[in-house]
Parts: sequence; C-alpha cells; structure tokens
Amino acid sequence: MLKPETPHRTTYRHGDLPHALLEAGLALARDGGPDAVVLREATRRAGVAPNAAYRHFADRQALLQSVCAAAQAALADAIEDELAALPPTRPAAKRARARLRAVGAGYLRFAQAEPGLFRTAFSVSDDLDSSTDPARAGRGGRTPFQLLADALDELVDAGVLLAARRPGAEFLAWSSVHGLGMLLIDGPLRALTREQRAAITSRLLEMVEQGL
Amino acid sequence: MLKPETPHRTTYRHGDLPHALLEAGLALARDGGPDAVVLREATRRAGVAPNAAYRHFADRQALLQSVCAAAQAALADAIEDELAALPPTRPAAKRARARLRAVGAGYLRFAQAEPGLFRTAFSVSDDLDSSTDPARAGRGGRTPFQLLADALDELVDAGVLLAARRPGAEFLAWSSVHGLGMLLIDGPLRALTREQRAAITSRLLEMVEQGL
DNA sequence: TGTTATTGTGGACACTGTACACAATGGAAG
DNA sequence: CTTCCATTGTGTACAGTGTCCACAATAACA
Repeated sequence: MLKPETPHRTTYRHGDLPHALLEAGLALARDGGPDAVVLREATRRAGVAPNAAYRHFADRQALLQSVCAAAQAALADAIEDELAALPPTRPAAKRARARLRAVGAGYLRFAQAEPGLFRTAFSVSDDLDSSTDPARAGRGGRTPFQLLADALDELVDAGVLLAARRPGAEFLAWSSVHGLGMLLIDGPLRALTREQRAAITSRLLEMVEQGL
Repeated sequence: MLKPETPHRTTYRHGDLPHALLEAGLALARDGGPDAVVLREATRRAGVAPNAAYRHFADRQALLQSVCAAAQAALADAIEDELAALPPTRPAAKRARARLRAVGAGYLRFAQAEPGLFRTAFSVSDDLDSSTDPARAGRGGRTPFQLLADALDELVDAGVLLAARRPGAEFLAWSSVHGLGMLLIDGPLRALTREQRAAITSRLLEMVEQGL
C-alpha cells in the first residue's frame, strides 16, 4: 500500500479547500519561512491535485499573500496577549508607557517564538493601505501596525508624547523593533542567551520611548 | 543563427570562472534580490555549462553566500563614501556625532539606491563571526558592522557616549537603521517622496543618537 | 614525453509553477 | 424529479530549477 495514506477523502468535492490550503501554507511557513510555502506541497497536504489550488488562488504568490495576512493576524494576537497580561496601572502616563512597551515586547516575543511565521509576515512588499487590511487583523480587529498606532495615541492623550511629534512616530518605533527582531532571529544576535536577549530588548524599548 | 551569441569563448578553460559567476550573481541580485540569484542563469551568463559552477561553489547556497559577502562590501563602500564626504569638523564631540549620522545615512542611501543588493546582503543567516568576515569588508578593510562600531567608539572617546552604555550599542543603532531600510524599500514607506524619506531618516537618526 | 589533477560537458532525475483540456458533481431551473 | 450548467477537482504536459554521475579536454608537472 504505497498509496496516499490517511488524508483521502470520499467525496469529489473537498469541502473547504481554500481554508485547507491556507492552513497547509501556514504550517509550511511556520517551519521554513516564506520560501517553504510551496503550492504542490500544500495541495499534497490537502489531499488534492496540484492544479486544484488554481481554483482558489491565482498563483503561488496569491497563496503566499494569504499566508502572510494570516501570519500578521497571529502577530497581532501575540501583541494583544501581551497587552492583556498587563496589570492595571494607575497614572495614565505610566499606563500608556507600559502599553507601548508591551506592544514592542509582544512583537519581539512573537518573532522569537515563531521565526518562520514572522519572516513570512513581512515577506510580501506592502504599501500603506495593506497595513490596515482587515485580513491582517487579530482577534481585536486591529493589525499590528494599528495596535502600535493606538499605543502611541494613548501616549499623546496621557501627555507623555508631544502631539507635534506624533505623526510618523509609528515608523520610528516600528523600525527599531522590527530591526531588532531580524537581528535576533537570523542575524548576528541569534546565539545570545535568553537573558542577553531580554536585556537588549529592554534597552531598545527604552531608547525608543526616550527618543520618540 | 540561434546559437549562444556573443559570450562564446575559444579556449576550453574559462580563465576566471569563479569571478565571472560571482559577477553574474551580483548582477542578478542587483535587480531581483536573493531569489533571483539562480545557478543556471549565472552559468549561462558566464557562457558555460550549468554543472561547471559546481567546480567552484558547493551549491547554490554557496554562490549566494559569496554574492552576499560582496553586497556587504558594497554597502561598506557606500558608508565609507558618506564618511569621506563629511566636511572636517572642529569639536571632537560634534565630529563624532556627525560621523555616526553619516554611517546611518550611508546605510539608508545604499538601501534605496540598490534595494536588490541590500536585501541580498542580509539574506543569509549569519552569526557574530561573519559580521567581521574580511570578505564583507569595503575598500577600507572594514565591514558595515565594524564601521558602525568605529563610529560608536569615537563617540565614547569624544565623551558623548558614556562608556558604560557602549557595549551592545551597535545592535541598538543597527536595529533602528536596518528596520527603517526595510520599511523604505519594501514596506509601507515605499511610496514616500524623497523629502518625506529624508525627514523620517533624519528623525530616526536623531532618536538613535539621543536614545543610545 | 607521458601522467595526472583540474576544469568543463552531456545526460539524467526529481522537483517546482503553471497552462490546457477534460471529468465529476451539486444546485438551480424547468 | 429531471435537466442543465457553473463550479471544482483531475490528468497530462512543458519549461525551468538544483544537483548527481560518468565522461572529455586540457594544463601542469614528472
């Protein structure tokens, strides 16, 4: 019995092939990054002929784009988790600062916990519109970029950040945190111990907070 | 005449195939990024059979690694150019600050002028050792990372940066600048005008300087 | 001059993305 | 309930890729 083993279906129709392909693509991205998102392997895992994918995705790039959006949603979830775990804090200023830090910390935690998904999330060139695409939003309905923007708005409301310095601030913060993520997962900082990572993460977030 | 046109050689030996392959790989990376560095196309451009490459590179990954090193060297050159263009400045503190800015500015200028090479330069996962690999050094014999480290050392010498804050500072600075580079070349900031880019670059470098 | 290590060639295989024609099916129209 | 058709999955095919193997041409050395 060298036939396709378990994932054999009895009906001609698959039922929910788009979803199955997306899920398979996500699994491939999880260990292997964007390059590992391969059409034929995804269809194989879905128990379907290679060309079946073309009924639901224009081409490999289209599948990758969906996987990318799902990865961004997962990142948003990670950030929301970090925010939710925050203890209630009294002075609004302190609270706003803690929330900004949490966004950065959640971002970096996700990068290290799911490097494959993380790299996939930023593998397709996107423009300003796509950073607010609902497909990239997490449970709370906000994309990673929007969560960051929210945190910065709170900083302004709390009087910590000058309103004049608010425009564009998300790009400064994002740059720093994203850059560190890259260094940590496949740059020269890969070999650091957990403590060293935590230390440098903390310093970077401090730098951002101070330098905004 | 549908034969291979011009790049036909008369001798059996090529002469300097490793170099020719590297050069072809660099051209491919320049427009197309790391994924465009394709063995067969490189050999085609060198006017040689596909398998000839295996006499000089273990596999595609090995060629890509060489291309990556060359791209880092080009980045180092760009940074050195920026440093060389700096007017002589009197107070050592001011001078050191200007030089750190120049490192960041050269980095970002290169990212935008040669996005393909830039992405290729950071496409292979590297560890701490490889960031000082002489193959990645520019004309002055220093890698991009070393040029950054030098600038930070000058800041300490000039009394601008506390020696206690020096260790690890290159990672903070690099994170921010590299992250912005990614945003500018295939992130949401791609569509910005030249002025907007300059403005955000300036703000980011300011943030780094202040927050180190 | 003859031997040998180096370098390039030719053919082959397994994989990929993708196009085209075809088959099975489920749901709507009669 | 039957008929028809748009939707969805299949089969075959082609070009392109990385890589392996056996072989051929050559340069350098004995």
